[in-house]
Amino acid sequence: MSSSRKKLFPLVSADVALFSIERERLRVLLVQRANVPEQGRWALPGGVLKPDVDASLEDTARRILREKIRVEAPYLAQVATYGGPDRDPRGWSVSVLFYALLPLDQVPAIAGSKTEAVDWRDAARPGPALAFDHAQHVAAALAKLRDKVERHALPLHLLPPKFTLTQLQRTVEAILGREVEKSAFRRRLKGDATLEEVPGEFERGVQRPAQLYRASEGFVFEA
Amino acid sequence: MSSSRKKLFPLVSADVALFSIERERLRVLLVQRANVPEQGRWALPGGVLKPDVDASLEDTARRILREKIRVEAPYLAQVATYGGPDRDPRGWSVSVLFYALLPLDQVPAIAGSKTEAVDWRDAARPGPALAFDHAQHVAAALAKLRDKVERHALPLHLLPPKFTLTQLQRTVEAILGREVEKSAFRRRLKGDATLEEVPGEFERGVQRPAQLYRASEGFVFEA
DNA sequence: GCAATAGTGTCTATTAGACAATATGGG
DNA sequence: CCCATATTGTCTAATAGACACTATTGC
Repeated sequence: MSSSRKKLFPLVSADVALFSIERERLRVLLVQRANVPEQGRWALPGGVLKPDVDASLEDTARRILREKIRVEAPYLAQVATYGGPDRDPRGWSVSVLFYALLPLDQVPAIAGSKTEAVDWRDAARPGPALAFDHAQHVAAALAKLRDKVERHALPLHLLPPKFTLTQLQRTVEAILGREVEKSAFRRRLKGDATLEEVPGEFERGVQRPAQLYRASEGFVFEA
Repeated sequence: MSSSRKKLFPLVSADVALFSIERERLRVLLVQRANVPEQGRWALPGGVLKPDVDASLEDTARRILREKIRVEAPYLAQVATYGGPDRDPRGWSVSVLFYALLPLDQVPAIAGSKTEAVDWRDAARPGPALAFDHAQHVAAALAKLRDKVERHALPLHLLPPKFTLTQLQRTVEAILGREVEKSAFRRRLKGDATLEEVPGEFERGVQRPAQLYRASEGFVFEA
């Protein structure tokens, strides 16, 4: 059966680039593969589509995150789909790539049973020698995320429920890989219905208190 | 085998929304399905991935166009991938959607052997009751194309090798579904390296002759 | 000359970038 | 008061939209 499968049907799987912010840097989660092929190498969390349990490709991606990272995905977006005979030594394979956004503290440090270990890497330089074509995948996912944020979508899924405008700005900067102008940035936010003040709540420090904000009812991460 | 396939492996196929300009309108090509399922209904040209002959998903799409429409695809872009148990009565299916751009006169009027007939439909209203989820596919492909053109990519693949700025403007308007300002449009083109004059060549009519332009060396349809 | 469309210019409203000024709590 | 950062304001340059004007050919 295995050899006939190889000839007739491609292997379909989903991979997920899970992004998070760590110390004002954009990070992507890699897992060390527990099994062949590419055993021991670092890769995006991914897994084979199960027609009997998955109701959609996004479902597959959510299940992968649940099984390998033990996390419930909040926001998923499709990036692209890659296919070819040489991507995976097991034969013709199709991989549907997603990215996900999540605050760091919601991701458990311990990997799921199917994974050796997990590691957060700099999203712009996830390191050399990733498994399969996953270096390309990370680059594509980052480009897609950047594109959306360049178009003024607010990446609130990466932030805690309440946050200051400066935190939001630092997050945007981490994604874009460049600084943005404070005054112009805030000017834009003024007319943005996806953001609302939390009345009377402030972040305090050794300076003027900063107003806390939250996502408005029905917020979606769209440009 | 068929029932075990149904349970274990999804059916993977590629669908293509082929866009063209007809009388200054953006059109999409539909084919009437010759076989079950959905026999006789109108759908995007599509077909099953063949691991033994296709070297990539884009290759699959090109082969589909060759077989069903008898046309060599010039430009293909991936739109998205759809998957689920109910899209196709044959079971869990995955469909990778592309769009293609081509001048009308390069598409033969007669369909390939695997197709009953072909028809050009208004891209924004391809008609009711398309097969499968292809109405959604057309909408998604159009949105992707519009997005790119909104971002000032020039859809030169839809035009003949030599064209006037007015023809280009009409094409952009057909895609966007709205008029654009002539003066602002031309102002933008001035600084666009993807476009160059054809020295001394003009389109003549009952008015001032119009300079002909062509795509620059190495043009790619990107924003 | 006239019709018809090509091609250019001008004015204004809006927006983005740079930078400065003010505000406020903790110590 | 002073520090550090929040928050707001101002000036300017660049851009887009609206609209008008000029150019050139066929008839």
